[in-house]
Amino acid sequence: MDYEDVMKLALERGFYFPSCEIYADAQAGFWEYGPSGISLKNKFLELWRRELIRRDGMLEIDGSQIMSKSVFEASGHLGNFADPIIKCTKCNSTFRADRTIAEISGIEIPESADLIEFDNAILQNNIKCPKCKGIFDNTKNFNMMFKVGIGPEEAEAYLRPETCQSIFVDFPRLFKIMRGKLPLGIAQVGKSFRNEIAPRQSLLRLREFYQAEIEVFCNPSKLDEIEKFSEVRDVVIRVQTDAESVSMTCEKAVESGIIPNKFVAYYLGILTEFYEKTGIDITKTRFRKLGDKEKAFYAKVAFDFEVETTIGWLELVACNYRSDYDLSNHAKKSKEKFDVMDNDEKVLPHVFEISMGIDRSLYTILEHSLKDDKEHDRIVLALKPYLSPVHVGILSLVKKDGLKEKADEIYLKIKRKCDAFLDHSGAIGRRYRRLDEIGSPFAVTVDHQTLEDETVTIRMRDSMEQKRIRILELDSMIIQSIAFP
RNA sequence: GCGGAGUUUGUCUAGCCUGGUAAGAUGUCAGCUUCCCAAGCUGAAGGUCGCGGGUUCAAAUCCCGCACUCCGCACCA
Repeated sequence: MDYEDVMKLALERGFYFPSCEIYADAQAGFWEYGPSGISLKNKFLELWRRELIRRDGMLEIDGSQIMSKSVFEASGHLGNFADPIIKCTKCNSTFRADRTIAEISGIEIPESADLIEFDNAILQNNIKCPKCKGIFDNTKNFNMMFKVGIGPEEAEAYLRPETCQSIFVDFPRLFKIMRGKLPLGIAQVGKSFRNEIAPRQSLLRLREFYQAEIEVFCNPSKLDEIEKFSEVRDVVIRVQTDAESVSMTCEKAVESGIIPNKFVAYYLGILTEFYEKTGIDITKTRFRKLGDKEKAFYAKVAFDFEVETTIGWLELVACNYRSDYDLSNHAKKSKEKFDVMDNDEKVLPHVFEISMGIDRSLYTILEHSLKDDKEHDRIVLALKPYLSPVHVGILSLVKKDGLKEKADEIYLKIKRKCDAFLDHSGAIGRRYRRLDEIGSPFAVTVDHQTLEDETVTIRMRDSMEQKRIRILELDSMIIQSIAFP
């Protein structure tokens, strides 16, 4: 099933839809999660916590979305996050100044240079618009951060463009009070904000989006001394360094030098194990090693975890080795001490980052799970049971003869133990189809035999098979089946 | 931001060329029927025709502007 099919399901079944849609001045790049979407998202994050945070013994925090100017001066976002852009006065096309100048004249000017340098280069080399040969206006900075004014004086502050800056600025306190030891992972789930020029494709490029970020602080001289590596030694990952991606175990990847050390390989390994459990088709994923031009300004080594969808390869997670870039810059600007003791050694920790796009991950789970079952004329969202927005539908075969009341009674008992959905109205087949579309793995039906012997039928979403079980066994059977792996 | 194509009820589509006050399917709800996979019957609700302006006696329809969605380019820290 493709993007259009997922979009239709999202709109019809309440996974997600455009923000402020009843108003004409609604802005692009903002979407809301509906009841089914939020239920899926919550379960996805629970899995993330189990497979990464708790598994590795990380700390989780929840930081502010608005952060002070100093944070982004230190992080480099105020300087580097801005792109120098030039606009043609004739056709209004916009280009990156540094790239356009380099393409036409071969002159390389760093993107962080003074704006006047770009203007001079354009003037001296007679650079014109590549499209229409028009004249360029003066170079301007386009910063992708949203500026906000705080208090009556409207003091300058910004909506964070990535969640991780909280983790860096909180690091000294957290390390002390949580009795930190390297390596230490600190994680955060939350919203980030970027003023994209052209948001598009619903959840795939948003101006306000969810990230789940993990920053692992480590001693840079001990990157191959990680005991936990044995847990992932045999986990197969797919890595792309050149044109083709190759599958190999984490151990092989380190031995061959494709992954620089055991420390990075360990985290790529547990990330892969996590994504396997989301139901994403892991054979359609790869870790792509980024070249120098593609990497973020703070990254020394970077792997993007990408997944193949019907609209192409999609970046789900950025794995960046940020070295001591962030901590040293915050230390310099704030005068706070960021170095810590690792046994007897005083070190300024390095950081390896696993920065996950939640919205894109949820889209991919939906796309990879959505099946068109032509044989039975139905659409099935074959989600893992532990991720399904609804775990079980409780249905009465017909409304009369006390079957409705019996179904009500069962629903009442089970609804606090799992996500149950009660439905009495319409043909039974129609109700099964509706549950199939939101991915409910089970449907329990109360029929006339129920009144005689206290049994119900339980229908499996994927096979459509039905079994008769005792009501007494229902709770434990369902709770067992929807448990996280 | 540039170029192209679109926008009619929850969803899909007709109507637009040739202006006369919105139609169908599906879905939803209620009732009847029905002992298990979108059946049938009866009834109901649901539309600022993306937004704003113009032309006209009259605009979903013609004209202008804008927004949003999708595709391509550029961008994606």
